[in-house]
Amino acid sequence: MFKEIARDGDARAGLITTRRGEIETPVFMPVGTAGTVKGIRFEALETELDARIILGNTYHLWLRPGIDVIKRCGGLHRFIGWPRPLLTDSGGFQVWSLGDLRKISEEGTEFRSHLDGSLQFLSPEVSMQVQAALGSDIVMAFDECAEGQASVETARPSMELTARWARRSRTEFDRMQNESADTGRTDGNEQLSGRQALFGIVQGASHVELRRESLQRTIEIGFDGYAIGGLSVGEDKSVMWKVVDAVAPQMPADKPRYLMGVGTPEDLLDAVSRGVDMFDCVLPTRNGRTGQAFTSQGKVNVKNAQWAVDTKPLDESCECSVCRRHSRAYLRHLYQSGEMLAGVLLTHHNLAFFLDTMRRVRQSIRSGEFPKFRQSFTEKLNEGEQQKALIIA
RNA sequence: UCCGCAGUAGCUCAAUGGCAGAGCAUUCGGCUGUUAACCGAAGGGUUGUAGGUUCGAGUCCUACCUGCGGAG
Repeated sequence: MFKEIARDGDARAGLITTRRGEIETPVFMPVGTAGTVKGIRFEALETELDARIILGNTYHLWLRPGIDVIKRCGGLHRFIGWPRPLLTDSGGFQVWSLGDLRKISEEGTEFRSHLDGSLQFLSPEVSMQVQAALGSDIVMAFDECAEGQASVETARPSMELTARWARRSRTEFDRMQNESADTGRTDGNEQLSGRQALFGIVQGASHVELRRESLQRTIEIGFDGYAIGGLSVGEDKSVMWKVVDAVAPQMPADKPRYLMGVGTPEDLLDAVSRGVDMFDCVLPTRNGRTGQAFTSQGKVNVKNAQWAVDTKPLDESCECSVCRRHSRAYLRHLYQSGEMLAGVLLTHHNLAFFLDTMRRVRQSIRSGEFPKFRQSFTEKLNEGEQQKALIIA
């Protein structure tokens, strides 16, 4: 499943083999919650941006359109028109973000649908069944995500529940695989004859000893890859790195390591330097839709009046089709006018920047120049931010 | 020319004679396994003008100005 190709310090470049092709790591996975990476067409994702894997979401797709529709339409890949690998999140995080709408028990989670208020029940078994029906290539175990600031007293039972749910996820997943219930493999293509992969998730909030125990218990069950969950949910950044520093080196070296929900471009490089291989984050797409661009010179708030007649591209060192064709002035105009193209173009650029950054990260690890790359990348980001501060002052 | 109605933030409009507000627009900020093309904050006023009544006037009275409608 994972082969290390090069290593530079703790940073590693590798290859994840899924039944739908190989993925070079470190990799950023655009988030496509409801069967769409919001604001961008699959053609662009595949051809220009060359995204190798995107996310889908169990919770959202289960509620709408529902697994019957997706099964009858040949699984998630065929339904949405994406032939490359898909990773589906288990719904654990959604249940957490629903807040007061949920009720957690040993058996699973009872909650009200955010769509129509109907009572729903999600458990490790249901999550595995749904993900089998979706036919994604990487399935996530059903976990419970605790508050970032949760005390040991709260975080321990939550972590232990996640461990028990991980075992149930494993059992049900194996049963689905043995029964060939997984939609993705029913394609005639022999390349698709492989099983889905299943990743376990490490929890334990900000408590290092809980995190280590969680990792140990997850490894004992045995997964194709290991994820660190429950970070970037409001805790201090120093807490996040404390946890990653404690967990990442202990994660099996022959399996992919996935830091869920992270992060900013700087976060990605910081995590890669700690040995993380996979990332996903809504920032490039969400912030694109809400008027913020990520560039090699730091963040650009497209809404700002200072760009009103600026004929420069968002990022002069970006090769993406948006930067080659359009000015900041035009993008600001589109955003101010409420034109949908604003979000589309900004999303495109942001994803291009994230994916290109990861390409350069991989290259620098292979050539043994990752620390140098990281330093100059961060310096440029900071220079831009400092200039911005000067303009404001 | 006469009669009526209206004039309040950039725009559209609120406000028993008692602290002049909202929505939109503007400016700025936020967003980390998407309930999010979203959320939040700020700036912005000689209430058409000039008088009067009143403890107190956007509000009542008088004149004028501007706009709209009607009559002629």
